[in-house]
Amino acid sequence: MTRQALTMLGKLIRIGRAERGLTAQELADRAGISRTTLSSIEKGAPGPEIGTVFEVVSLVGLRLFESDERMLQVYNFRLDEKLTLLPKSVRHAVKEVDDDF
Amino acid sequence: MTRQALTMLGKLIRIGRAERGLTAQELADRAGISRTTLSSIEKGAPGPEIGTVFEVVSLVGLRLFESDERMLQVYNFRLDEKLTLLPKSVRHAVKEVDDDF
DNA sequence: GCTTTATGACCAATCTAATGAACAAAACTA
DNA sequence: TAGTTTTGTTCATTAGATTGGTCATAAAGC
Repeated sequence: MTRQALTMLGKLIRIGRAERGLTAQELADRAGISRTTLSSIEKGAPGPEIGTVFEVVSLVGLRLFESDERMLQVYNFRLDEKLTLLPKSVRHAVKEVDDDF
Repeated sequence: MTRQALTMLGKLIRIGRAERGLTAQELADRAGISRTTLSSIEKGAPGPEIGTVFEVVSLVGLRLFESDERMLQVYNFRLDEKLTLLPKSVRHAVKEVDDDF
């Protein structure tokens, strides 16, 4: 499933790049990476750094979270609220949890 | 914006992990990575490999594309169709494109 | 309160990705 | 078709992440 998401993301990037009329070299330059790395990303390789992938995603206009920049800030804030309400560390009872599956 | 998406994803993972009652060590073990790396991921660092991040995302039950596994396959197929319709390479006219911004 | 456990941070050694160059093949244009 | 550009791929080197260990702090449970 991870693999599938990755290849899908790669295809989305490839399509987005084509729609914007960018060559691989051009997009790589704008993202500050090599064409080789961009090729890996579009291929859906698991290796590339998530930061560079997200940068490329942003450059081709993809929205991973289906929300725009402003929404990200707001949502981020709400996540912080949720985080403060949560216990700071996960603690196990004496008996092990058995939610393995 | 890339940075923001990364920190947000990290928080989502952290929350998801807490909701599932997993310690950092446990989640790291399941993902096959070290606790140090998981820490980086939850911190929203750009360095970690996208493959491992997606694996963690999947382990805590997050849905990046707001779709389940079956939807991924279908969507993937439709992306392939779109890809075949697209020109195989982006070609520039003699004159440079001037969509720089 | 005390004890135990989880987390955050840092480190050197190791492992792996990123790079840039080069080449071949494919694809677009004239 | 000929010629040019884009892309796919490989490879050695460079750069940077991952690891496993340890310590200190903090938080949860008793």
